Amino acid sequence: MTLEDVARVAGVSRATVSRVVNQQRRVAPAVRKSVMAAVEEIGYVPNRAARSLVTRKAGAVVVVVSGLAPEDDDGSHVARMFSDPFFGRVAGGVVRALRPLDVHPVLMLADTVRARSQVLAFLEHGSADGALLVSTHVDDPLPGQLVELGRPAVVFARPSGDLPISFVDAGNADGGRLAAKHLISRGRRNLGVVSVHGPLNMPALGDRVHGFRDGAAREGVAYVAASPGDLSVEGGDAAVQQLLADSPDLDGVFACNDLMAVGAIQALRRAGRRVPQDVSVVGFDDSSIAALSDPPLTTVRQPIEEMAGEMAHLLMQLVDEPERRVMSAVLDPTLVERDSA
Amino acid sequence: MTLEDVARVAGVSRATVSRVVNQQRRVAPAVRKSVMAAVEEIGYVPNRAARSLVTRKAGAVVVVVSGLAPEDDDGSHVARMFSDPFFGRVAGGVVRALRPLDVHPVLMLADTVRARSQVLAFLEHGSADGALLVSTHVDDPLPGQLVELGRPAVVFARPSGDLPISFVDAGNADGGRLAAKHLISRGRRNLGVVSVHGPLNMPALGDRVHGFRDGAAREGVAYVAASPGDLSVEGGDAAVQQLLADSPDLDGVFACNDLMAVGAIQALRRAGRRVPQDVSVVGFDDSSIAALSDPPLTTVRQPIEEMAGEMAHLLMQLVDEPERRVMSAVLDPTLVERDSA
DNA sequence: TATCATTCGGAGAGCGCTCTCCCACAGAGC
DNA sequence: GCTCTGTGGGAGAGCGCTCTCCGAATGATA
Repeated sequence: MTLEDVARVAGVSRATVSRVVNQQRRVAPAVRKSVMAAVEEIGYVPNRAARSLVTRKAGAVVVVVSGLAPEDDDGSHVARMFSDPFFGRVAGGVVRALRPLDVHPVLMLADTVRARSQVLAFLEHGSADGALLVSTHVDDPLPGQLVELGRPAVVFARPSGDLPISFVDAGNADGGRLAAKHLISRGRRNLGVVSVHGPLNMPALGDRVHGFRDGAAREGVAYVAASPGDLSVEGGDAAVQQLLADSPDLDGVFACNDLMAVGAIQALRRAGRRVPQDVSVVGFDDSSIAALSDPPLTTVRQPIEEMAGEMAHLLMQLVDEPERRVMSAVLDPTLVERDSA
Repeated sequence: MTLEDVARVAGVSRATVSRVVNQQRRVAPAVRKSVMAAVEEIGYVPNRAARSLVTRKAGAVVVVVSGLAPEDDDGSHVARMFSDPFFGRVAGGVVRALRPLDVHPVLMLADTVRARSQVLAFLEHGSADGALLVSTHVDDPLPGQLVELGRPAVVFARPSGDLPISFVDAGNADGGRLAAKHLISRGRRNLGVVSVHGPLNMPALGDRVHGFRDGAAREGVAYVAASPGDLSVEGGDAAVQQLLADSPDLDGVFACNDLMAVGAIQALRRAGRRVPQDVSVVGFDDSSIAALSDPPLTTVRQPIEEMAGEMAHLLMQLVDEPERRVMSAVLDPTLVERDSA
């Protein structure tokens, strides 16, 4: 079923049918009507390939999950990346936002040099109009390569280093402030934060800590002890042991992610502290573990689906108006109150 | 950069370049070499749209996540579907399997009548060569529509009702047998199973129960008490209360999914039973909660990534040889031993 | 009525590729 | 030397669509 068929049935030319289908010029109402009837009658659907061949628009964007796989990877790296619900939430948000625009998300994985250049090639020769990038690794070279390529792209979370690339992020500092306010409103004054080891090259994590400190300061709590963890349950456990050793009167803990918050609760329990009666704990991410942990975690939630949707919107703007340089959006996190604080 | 350009640089015709690129006929070594050099030199990448316009192959498949959204859905349904790590694992497996074949997965969501017909249209006019379907709902009409359409399709898990459609599944009954064997090898004899309410129209769940019973019987345990749950933590909790009321000497529980296993442990604890000292509990799915629960769950794991990869392989065979009718593959589940049994 | 502007449909080129023909040429067999 | 076969390259049509250009018809204006 081609344009030609519709044209024949409607008794008009191919051009006219095309105009009706794409509604890009005035067509006499009577003609338009008979074309639409013909379209309906024979069940015509435009051929994407043919269309994109001439318009040079693919009507597709690539959703890239990027992260460096270890040399000896057996696939478990990929598995881990994808089994994080975070990924699915992003995908869901993107799919929902793109659907009404009739743009299709193509899933790609950029875990090796080869894979990365495949993504780049895919974009370069127009198989996709732009890229939505979710990086799991801080030193990911892909954002830089995307900038160099010069095709529309939006990344999830502000990239480290300065790179003229569009992004969508959550207000991490605001999230930290939210946590501080909440803890203090619960009467907690001896606060500790489980931060992250080494150079805080993941900007989000640093922002959370800074926001937390800032929030505490605004409420009159000048000092917040900090101990770094490695983002795992064990890391959170160890960090809190340290915190407890330094300040035994600790009564409020903010962990930079939920896994460490769970570890924090473990350590607290072992030290004879009850959560939340003796110590309140706030996590970050509202990951799947948050609702399931004991007690369920009070945590800061990033509006991931909304962020993903916003990424899609920004990208499509970039696609439509390439003269536009870079854009960004920062969405507000919210506090999900459960039982740990 | 088109074929034409390569042809000019290499001093041959377009047809020859095409032959080299697609390696579909003998080309004199010298000519082939100069063409390859030209391709390299100008960085030629074939245009997918143009190619698929003539070959009528899209080089893409659609990965459909299907499930009925409630009438008044605000998006939370989609969010829930996608945030299940299961979905990500499938996506990861598909991406990995498809990549070497240079076929791209396009993500689609079929949660409404409209969305479903979009998927169907996408397939029908060749924007995708086939469909990989993950249904979250038993009465999903999409598999049937896919069969009717007659385009290549593979679904995850054997569909309920009989439908001539290809599928990949895990040996659910084998998984149940594995659980029974394990429990009995731990000395458990008074077994209970937390099954599912109502008509077992999700074949997988029924198979698990049957497999469990069969495994128990083969080991000499003739009777297994059963109590249905609703696949949630609460459901598991309630079901075990019932089980305990009926047979207080219960010492082994098999739950059809991990959520219910967690609920089972809750109920057992409340009744003063220790897990795994007094009662052993085995779950199913190895979901993210399994490793995190207390105690960590011994559970039956479906090889989701492998199953997804197998789906991709079957689909590509179907695409290549459309005369083939339907195919299936059933992969073996494994028991992941943790602490609950 | 003649001229001009405006509206709207049609003709046709061409997007980049594949693939079917066709033809040139080399070597074999007589 | 001639035909016959096989090998390998070129010409060109055409996939389904968009879009520019053109021209016909209509209505407004002088």
